[in-house]
Amino acid sequence: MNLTLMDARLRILVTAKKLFAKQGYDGTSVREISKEAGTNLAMISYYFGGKDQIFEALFETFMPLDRVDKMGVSQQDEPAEELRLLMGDMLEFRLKDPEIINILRHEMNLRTVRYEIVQRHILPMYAKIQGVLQRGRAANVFHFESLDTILLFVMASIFAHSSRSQIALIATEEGQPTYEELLRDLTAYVLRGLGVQQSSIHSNTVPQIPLSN
Amino acid sequence: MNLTLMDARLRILVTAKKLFAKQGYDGTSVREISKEAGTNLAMISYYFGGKDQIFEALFETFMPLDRVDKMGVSQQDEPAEELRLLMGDMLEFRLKDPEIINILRHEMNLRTVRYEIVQRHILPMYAKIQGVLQRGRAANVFHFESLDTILLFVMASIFAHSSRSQIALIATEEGQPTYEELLRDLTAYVLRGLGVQQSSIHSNTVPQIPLSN
DNA sequence: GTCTATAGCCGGATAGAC
DNA sequence: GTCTATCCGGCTATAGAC
Repeated sequence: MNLTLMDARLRILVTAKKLFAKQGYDGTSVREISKEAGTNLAMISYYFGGKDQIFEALFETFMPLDRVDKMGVSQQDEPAEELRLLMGDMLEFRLKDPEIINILRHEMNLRTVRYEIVQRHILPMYAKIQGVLQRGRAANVFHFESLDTILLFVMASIFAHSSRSQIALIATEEGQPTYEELLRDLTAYVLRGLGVQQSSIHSNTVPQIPLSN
Repeated sequence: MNLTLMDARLRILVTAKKLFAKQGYDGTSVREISKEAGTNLAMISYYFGGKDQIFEALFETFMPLDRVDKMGVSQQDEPAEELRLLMGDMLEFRLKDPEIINILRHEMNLRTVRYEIVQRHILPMYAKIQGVLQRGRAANVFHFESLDTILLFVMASIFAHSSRSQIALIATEEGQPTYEELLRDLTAYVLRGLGVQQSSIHSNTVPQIPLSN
């Protein structure tokens, strides 16, 4: 993203997203944001009113609620395929904007005044996955005991991967996996984790993982 | 934990752990810590030297490195059983002290000066799980494509559950699951996710999850 | 060991000139 | 829309009395 092509307001937003993701909200000062965005400190009051309102604008801009609504929408209702589509959309979103997901995860761990904003944008995703899990269990395709627990497992798996750089010291593979590789591995892990029979764990887009390798 | 029974130094540590977990390091001031710990502000310099040294002492006190070394130690080397033991130990640690795990997860998302401390205490856990995954794949018990990716999935699953309160609004079950319930669900999800054959997914301590329910 | 008082800095925010 | 200058409160840290 080329900051110089944006207007001041957007430059502030993009810079804030980057810094909040790296240092957290409290670890980032408005001075730092304005400096790195190449604008004046006073521009933050002018455009947003205050630091907290940058935070709100971040989510409205980069994670609008109707974006989540569109995830996983399809005609068919085979649970495994529905979940695969949903995970594909969420994974794509995460890879396209890892910073906003980082901020989300970060703030979800805390109990701060920003929590309400974060929940408003993340709960719809949880609810979507929850719905599929419920339907899949009713259809005897998914098998698990506690819906709440399995929901947390699945969401954690989907959002796990932003953390890649954290295992850099013990990593065994070079470079970053592609979207296709990630989706293939995620799908195999989650669907098998849900007890889906092997024969269902494949589709046109995702190559099947052979049981013995 | 009854603060009044502890000496000042320990009261500061316990309070700092609680506040860092809830508000993050940058969102917590030493004033707040000392006040809530019932000590004087100057005690922090006296006992620790500074805020950053509280953070270090936290991990040395509540998550000593030899604690991690002892996790999952057993005579037997059947990978699925070894992984189950390791997950049991990590889950137990997490349930006994959710705050320290919260701080860990929190700081792992950031790139701050505290990162090095955090890595020193968390990487050994990753390495342990990585070792089992590797052995399990070599023994043709676990099945996955990328070791690095599956490691992140498994770790995310193990540490997923501190987030329980975050889905309170859409939760379908009341109360918190017990250790036994969690371990049962975690084991079933992870081992199946790794492609372990159903017949292996049970043990004396963990009831088998029937495929159809 | 515990306290008060204070140094010195950095935070968010804004008034007001241009 | 953009900037400088400044307010003021909270921050970490410590000197020094007891």
